[in-house]
Amino acid sequence: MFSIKTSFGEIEFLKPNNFKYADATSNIAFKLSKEIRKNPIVIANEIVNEIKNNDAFEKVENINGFINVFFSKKFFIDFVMRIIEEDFISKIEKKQRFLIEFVSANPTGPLNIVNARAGAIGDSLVRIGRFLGNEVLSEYYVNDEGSQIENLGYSILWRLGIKFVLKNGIISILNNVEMEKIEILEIDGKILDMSESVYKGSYLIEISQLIKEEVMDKISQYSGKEGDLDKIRKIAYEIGKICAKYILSWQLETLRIYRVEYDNVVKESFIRNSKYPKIVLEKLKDHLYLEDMEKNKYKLEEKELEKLLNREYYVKNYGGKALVLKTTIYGDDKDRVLIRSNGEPTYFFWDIAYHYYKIERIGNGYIINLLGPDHYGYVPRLKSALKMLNFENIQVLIIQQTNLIQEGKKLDMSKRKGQIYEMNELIEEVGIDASRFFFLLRSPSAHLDFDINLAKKLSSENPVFYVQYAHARIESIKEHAKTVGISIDFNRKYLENYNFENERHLLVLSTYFEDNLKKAFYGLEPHLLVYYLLEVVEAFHKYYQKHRVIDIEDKNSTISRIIILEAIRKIINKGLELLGVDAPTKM
RNA sequence: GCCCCCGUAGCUCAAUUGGAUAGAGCAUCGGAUUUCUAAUCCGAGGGUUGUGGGUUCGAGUCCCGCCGGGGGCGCCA
Repeated sequence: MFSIKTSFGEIEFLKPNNFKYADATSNIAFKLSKEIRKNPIVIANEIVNEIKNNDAFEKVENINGFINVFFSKKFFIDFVMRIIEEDFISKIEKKQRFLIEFVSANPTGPLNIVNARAGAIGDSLVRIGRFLGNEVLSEYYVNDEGSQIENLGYSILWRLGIKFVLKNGIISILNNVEMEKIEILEIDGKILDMSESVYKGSYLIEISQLIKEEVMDKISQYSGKEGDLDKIRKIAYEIGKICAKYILSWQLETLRIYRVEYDNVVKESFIRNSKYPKIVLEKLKDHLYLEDMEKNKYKLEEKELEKLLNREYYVKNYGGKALVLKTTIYGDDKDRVLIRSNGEPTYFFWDIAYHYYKIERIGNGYIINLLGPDHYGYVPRLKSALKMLNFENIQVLIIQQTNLIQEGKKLDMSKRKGQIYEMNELIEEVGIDASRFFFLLRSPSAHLDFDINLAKKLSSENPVFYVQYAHARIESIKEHAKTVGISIDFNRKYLENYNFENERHLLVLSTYFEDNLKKAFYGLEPHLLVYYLLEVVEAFHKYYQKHRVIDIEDKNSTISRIIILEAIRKIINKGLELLGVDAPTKM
């Protein structure tokens, strides 16, 4: 983006649709014409007269109200040298803080394609945001509590062929139970079928073997002891916790290989035991009420709000009623339960506490959450709750649905059924560069059909190689220059005597790098950077085909061209780095 | 039923957030290397932007209605 001060204010020039008309263009005259009630063509003329002598321009014209400019040689030389000599982003005016949370998969199974997509998008946003000079924190949230953990525990028991039997208040444990039927509990002769809640993915075979000793150890403490259903659930929960810890470490390792590293990993268990739940209850107290199963509402009269978090206290004093937050006052379609009538707080409640922890760390910065489409309905209640906490700088990027296609048919990706295509498989079969690039090739808001057969082909047909090849080619030119005895001296004096005609288009495109990064980051659309890079390297490949760079007869021009291409190379290199993709020097 | 996202070339997707003649890749067909890497380049065909209206200098983009696809609407997470 190029902007210039005039008596009409700061005018921003944009990339034209077609470079035949201009290197950069402004439609400011149309916008001003409404405000100051003047013919746009007249306004454009006044602006043209004002800026036409600026030494950044070779030509400035008014075409039907569009102000079109062509850059001068001096402008290009300054631009190239700035990239070569300095960091090429102009200093950002105000550094802002961002906290970006992404992937945050449940610790109940390996990461899948959807997570890989979120990982690529989130991580690139983090990288671009930092490069623009902002302070960006990346975060992974782990739901290591809740009913899914209990289910995970049962799943492990099932895989290990273990069954609990509860008879006359005594817990006994059966080993080596046949696994065909899923029945983990037997209460006084009655069998509890848990087919719906057990995770059936084959990854649990491996984990169950890994943690077998720990599990057996845990169970033996309870065998033959007195107990009840709650006690058995507690055992399952503890086993689930052990399993979740393993799965989390697998997930983070997969992400690390994928070049995604987090500043923080925040666990729900940490939030539950922190000061934040209490603080949040206190701050939300004016918007709370009680509701029974018949939807009758009652006023909450409680002085010591933190007592509500004690389950027994809650049941004793408010049993049969849920604690509800009036999220409708800020646009939610219904009020939401924070504490169930059984005294158990909801996921939503813990999530508000977690967000308070986020707010505490970023102050007046911005929170960005990347979520899957199934969380869409969740957004209004979260925003509403945060507004009650006086925080509104939250943006939620919904990454649209990703379908898995195999042999033309949609696959069900549910973890419970165990039919998933793992992120690990993707990395192995397609490669990191190609898969990251692939996911960044479409807008986050676009649905994506991920065809497994196509993915395997991707490793050779991915446009990422088109970009990488351009980078390698420029390196190769520099290498060749050395072998023919041309030493590259990055000095602007060579450029002063060079005619930029053939490189013009390439340079004009390059000037939009920074503009593009800003759009990609602040608009949460990292795919724009991908399309930009493709445009730049296409221009390069065309240039390369048509013009020879090294000419031993004309060293000045040769060195000038190499300086220009080095600037282009730095842009490609930086662009790829921001996408988390390698920039090879040879291919 | 209510709310949200999507609908652009045969397929997968872009389109500077309201700008000039809607663009790429793949696929199809035809060409280009004694040269710094052919993972490249040049050319051809392919469109009433789902549809009907509206807003204005100007609409793929904004508003309203329809059609089609997907998702969300729990004291689940």
